[in-house]
Formats: sequence, structure tokens, C-alpha cells
Amino acid sequence: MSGKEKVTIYDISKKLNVSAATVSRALNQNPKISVKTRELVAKTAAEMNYKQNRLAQALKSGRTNNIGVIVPYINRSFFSSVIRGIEEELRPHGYHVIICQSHEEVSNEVEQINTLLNTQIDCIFMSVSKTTQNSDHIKKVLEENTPLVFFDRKMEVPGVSSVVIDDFKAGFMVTEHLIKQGCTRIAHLSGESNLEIYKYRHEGYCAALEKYGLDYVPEYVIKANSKIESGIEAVTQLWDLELKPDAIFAAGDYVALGAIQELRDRNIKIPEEVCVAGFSNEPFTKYMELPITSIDQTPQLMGKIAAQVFLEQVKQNQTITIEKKVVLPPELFVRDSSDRGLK
Amino acid sequence: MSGKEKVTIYDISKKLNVSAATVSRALNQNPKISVKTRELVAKTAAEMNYKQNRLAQALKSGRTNNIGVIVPYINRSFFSSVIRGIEEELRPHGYHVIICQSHEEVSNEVEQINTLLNTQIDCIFMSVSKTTQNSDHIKKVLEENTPLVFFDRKMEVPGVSSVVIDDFKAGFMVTEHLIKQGCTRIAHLSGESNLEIYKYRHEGYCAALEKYGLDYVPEYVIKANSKIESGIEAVTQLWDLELKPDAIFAAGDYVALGAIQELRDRNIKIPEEVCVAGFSNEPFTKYMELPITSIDQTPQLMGKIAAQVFLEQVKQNQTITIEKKVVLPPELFVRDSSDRGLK
DNA sequence: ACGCATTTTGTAATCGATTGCGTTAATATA
DNA sequence: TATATTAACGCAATCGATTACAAAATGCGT
Repeated sequence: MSGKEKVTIYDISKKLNVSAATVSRALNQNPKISVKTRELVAKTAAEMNYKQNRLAQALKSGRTNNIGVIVPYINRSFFSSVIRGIEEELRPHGYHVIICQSHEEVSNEVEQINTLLNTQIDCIFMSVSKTTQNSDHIKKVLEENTPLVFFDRKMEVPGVSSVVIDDFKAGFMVTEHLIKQGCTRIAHLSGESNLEIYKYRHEGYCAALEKYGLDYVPEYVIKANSKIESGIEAVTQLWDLELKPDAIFAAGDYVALGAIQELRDRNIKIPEEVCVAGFSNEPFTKYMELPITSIDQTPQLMGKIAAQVFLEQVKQNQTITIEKKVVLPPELFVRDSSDRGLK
Repeated sequence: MSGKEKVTIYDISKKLNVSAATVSRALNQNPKISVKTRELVAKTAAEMNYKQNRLAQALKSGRTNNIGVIVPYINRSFFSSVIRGIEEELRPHGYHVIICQSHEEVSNEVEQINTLLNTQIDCIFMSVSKTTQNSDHIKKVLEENTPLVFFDRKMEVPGVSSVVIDDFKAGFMVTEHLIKQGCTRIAHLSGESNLEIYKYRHEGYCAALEKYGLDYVPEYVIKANSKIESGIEAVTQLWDLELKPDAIFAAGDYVALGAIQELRDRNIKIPEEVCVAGFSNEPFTKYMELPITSIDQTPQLMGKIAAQVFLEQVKQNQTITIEKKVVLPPELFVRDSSDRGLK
């Protein structure tokens, strides 16, 4: 018993002795159809448990109601939260979310884009991988007239919208906070790559130093690679200096964690001797016995906004490409790792 | 310049003065086509940058090469890791992964299933929500002849495969470990719901007590709801008892964390006075200053295996429904929260 | 009752790929 | 040389829904 043969508009049309066109129009609320037949069709469709075949419709219309999201890894707290935001905003509009991982490799990114375009998704949301340098594959998306929205990690490509947080401001906020806690020798563990976000965080850091008349000490700025070990190494390196820092602003929470572990091993009191702050507000930061100060990037909101940017674009004339740049405000969560009670 | 009109097999057929059927067959390696034309078609297809329209193919074949995954929330470490496992196993086979969230509500679960079936996915992977009681919506999936694979949280439905970890064994392992650390009054903070997983963890706990001749004390078993507050409450309740526990086995890491926080507030030494263990191996457990003992459910592997179960099913005769039950071994990670150095 | 305008419905092509069946051309066999 | 085989390819229907255009049905006025 395979049961359930799918019901089509032809089945309905036969039953009612009308044409399939009439059924189609009736179901689509076409005003050219009399109210009588429209209601009749609606009723029998319901009775026969008719479900529209979305494939056929997609083939005809060219729109699948599927959108693709490309992220480095889906099981990273930040990315999965963004995806959640996208999903929850788009589902009520009938969209399905397809996920892809780049594993931080451009080559994968290119491949994912190709297969997504081939599946005819209606939009691509993405955070570029660390290894992405040029934007040839991005341009291919635009050539196919598929909307594209960057979130968090973007590239400068004309015609592409993006939703990011104000990394400059975030960097500034953290640094200013550390300064207000009485720190004057603030180290910055930056990101290793060519990503804009790390550049801006660093610039925010610089701006805060300048505003408060603190010198920029090149030895205090170290490239780290967003892993715990990297934080440990950085502290080791910093503590070889004559004049040791009295604060550490890490551009990532894992690096901050590594730094804290190493500082503790050296019996350095946090936050009394050294204040530490991270970035991203990973779940673990607030669960630690010594909770870590961090910047929240409001990932779920970011996803929601990205989805809205796309929806707006759809609502407008399809052929016009809109380029919208949204910058969200970062939120600083001050926790024990840097809280000396000063304001 | 909208550029890029999509190339179809008709375009190729016109260029080569053959029929579209020939082009189609040539591209599909049909042996009825001569090697010459086959190669010619392949070459021109490449030159013209032909991409197969997957919608058209899906409409014809009934298979979309999309699969759906339904989880309570995608931004929970465990679930996003399972999804990662599924994605990475299925992508090489040309499948795309569509994600859906139930928000722990059966009503959503039902809706997601319906829209997924309507989109014609080739398989559904799911972890049932806490509120799911009956399996009517599940049966609907089977009636449509769509394969279904449960992971972690399953239901007993004939014809449905599942991949889970051995929760009984896991519960046993944790409890046995605590006993071997010298604990004799072991409390168990169980799950609040009707989910099988919590039942089995509890049974494993009981079995271990029995094996080592320890009494089962009903007051030591408390229903918790997988939140931090719940762990705090539980300890408050337990410490009102005459004879206080000397170990706590929580069926979830957040509950364990709450318990630890409360124990610390009461100046109770961990693990000297009380050993604590959690469940799930959430990332934060190993990053704490006092790392928490926990059970790893190997979520990524779980996803990978679930995907393999589906692939096997596809390889076999489509019409035959295979019911495969995979039980993965849990891994115990002993950390400071329960490590007294005994074995 | 007739003619014209307006509603309402039907016909058939279309979206792109697949495939059963039939046809042509080439080769093998008697 | 005539016929039987086989290889290589074309025709046309199909998957299910949409829609421009055509046709039929209805209404209205006189």
C-alpha cells in the first residue's frame, strides 16, 4: 500500500468538470474567476487534501523559496545564532534555509556558491572565510541576479548589502572601559587575518588610546589566531617585556580565555593586577567562575536584520539592485575579569 | 545588462543539430549514444557553460536532493554539531540540508513536517521536541514514503530508523565513576520531561547503585529542567536533607553548573566534599577554572551516522523500508569537578 | 429578440529535463 | 543481392502549475 497518490489540479479539474486553468486561477485568487467556482474549487481542494507542488511552481516561476546561508562552521555559537535569526524571520514568509559550510576555505566557498546558484535559491547570505581574498565568485552571484547579503564578515563589492556590528566602536568601547578601570598599558591581541572586522577593532583600540592620551606601544599589539593556545603564547610573549601590560583586550573570547589561563598560572591577579576582556560573548564567558568581559554582537538580531534586508529587496522591483549597509551597535558586557568597580 | 541567460539542453541541441533527447542522454552517459556525439555534447556543454536545471530534474524524478533537519533550536551546541555531521556526510553526495526549528513545541514540529513534505525533501532527520507525545504526524511522513531518521531524541515508531547514544550505559558510567571516587550518597538531577533519554540515564544510575550495593534514596533524585536555576534549586533542596549527598550526577551540563555555583556559595569543596558530573559535554565544561566532568555524546559522529543510515536506505530498493537502530557508545570525560585521583 | 459589452472559462504553450517507443542508417548474415 | 540485426538517434508525452490569448456565456439596452 504505497497509499497517498499526490493530488494535482488536474484531479480537481476532472472532478469538477472544469479546466485545470480555472482551478489554478481559483486557487490563486484570480479575480477573473467567479466567486462561486472559486469557493467550490477551494472546498474540493481541501476535501481532496490537495497540496500545491512547489517544484512545479518553482520551475515555472523561477523562484524556489529557498535561501542559502554560507558560514565557516555551523556549530560555532555565533554563526548558528545568526542562522537562527535568519530562519525565524524568513519562515513566516515561506522560505526554507539551506546551510553550507566553507570550513574557512575559499575553494569551498566557491563550490557552495555554485551549487547553491544551481539549485536556484532566491538569496545567499554569507560570512566570508578567512582565506577569501578576491571577489570573483561573489560577482558571479550578482551576474545571475541573485540577491546577496553579507553579515559580520563582509567584502566591499558594489551592489551587495551587508549587516555588521560597529567593530570600530566595539574596539573603542572595550578599550575605553579598560582605561576607566585605571589601566594604562593595554595590550591588544588582534585577529590573524585579512578580515575587516579585526582591522576595525584594532582601529577602535587605537582611537581610544589616543583620546585618553595613552601611547600606542607596538609591542603590545600581537596577532593571535582565535585559539586558546594563541592567548597563552601572547601572554608569554608580553610578559617577557620590560614593562608588562596591565590590561589585555583580546579580539576573540578563546584568546582571552587562553590569556586568563596563562595569567593564572603565573599567579597574576585578575582584575586587580591585570584586566582582561574578550570579544563575541561566547556562552562560556558568563559561566566561568571568573566571568569574562566581552562584546556581544547580537548574532540573532544580526540574522534577523539580514533577512529583513532581503525581504525589502524582494518587495521592491526585482530588477533594481539595492545596496543597503546596516551597522548594528555592539553591547559591552562588563564582568569580573575587568571589573574594578570604577565607572 | 541582465546578462547570463541560462543555457538549456535545447540550446545545445540547436547548436549541434541534434535532438534535446540526444543531449540529455549524452549528458547522462546513456550507452545508446555513440562515443563521438557523447564527447561532442560534453564539450559544447562545457563551452556554453551549461548547468543542469535541478528544478526540472526534480520535477521529473520526484527527488530534490534536499533533506530536512528538525531540531528544537539550531543554536544549541549539541544540535548544531549533529547538523554539521549530517551536512558534511551528505554534501559529497549532492544533498543540501534544510534546517527547521521546533522550539520544543509539537505544533511547530507538525507544521515543519508538513512544509518539508510539501517541498519534497528526500528525507527528514529529527530530534523530537519535549512536548511531543503521540506520533500521528510521524506516521504521515511514512505514508508519503519519505524516509525518516531520528537522532538522540527518538520515538518508538515502526519503520523508523534512529541513531542515539547508549544513555543507560552513560548513566551507569557516570555513577560508577562517582562511586569509584569514594562517593556513596549520590544524588541524581534528572530531566523533567517524558523523553526516553532521561529515563535511560536514570536507569543507568540505578543499575550502578545496585551493582555496588548502594541504596536507592528517592530523596536524592530530583526532576530538573536543564537550566542553571534548576541546579541551584536542586542543591538548595538536597542540602535541607538530614543526610546530604556527597556526589551529584546531573543529566545536563547547565544543571550541573547551577549545582556547582550553589555549592560554591555554600563553601562546599569540590571535589573533596562533593563530586559533580554533568551530561552533554557542552563546550564550557572544559573551559571552567574547575572543569566539569561530563558525558560526550559525539554529536558530530551521530549526525554522520544518521546520514549514512539514510544513504544506505537510498542505495537499497527504494520501496523497502529499512528500520535500523544505531546505538553509539558514550564517552566519559573525567575532569576536576569529580576527580579525586582514584580509579 | 437582436447586438454589443462584459464575465467567466477553456486551449494550448511554457518552464527544462527525462524516457518509452519508433525510425533511420549501418552492419552482419544467408 | 536480399534480409535480418543492431546501433544511433528523433518524436512526443510527461512531471504540475501558470498564463497569454481565444472562446463561450452572461448581461444589458432597445
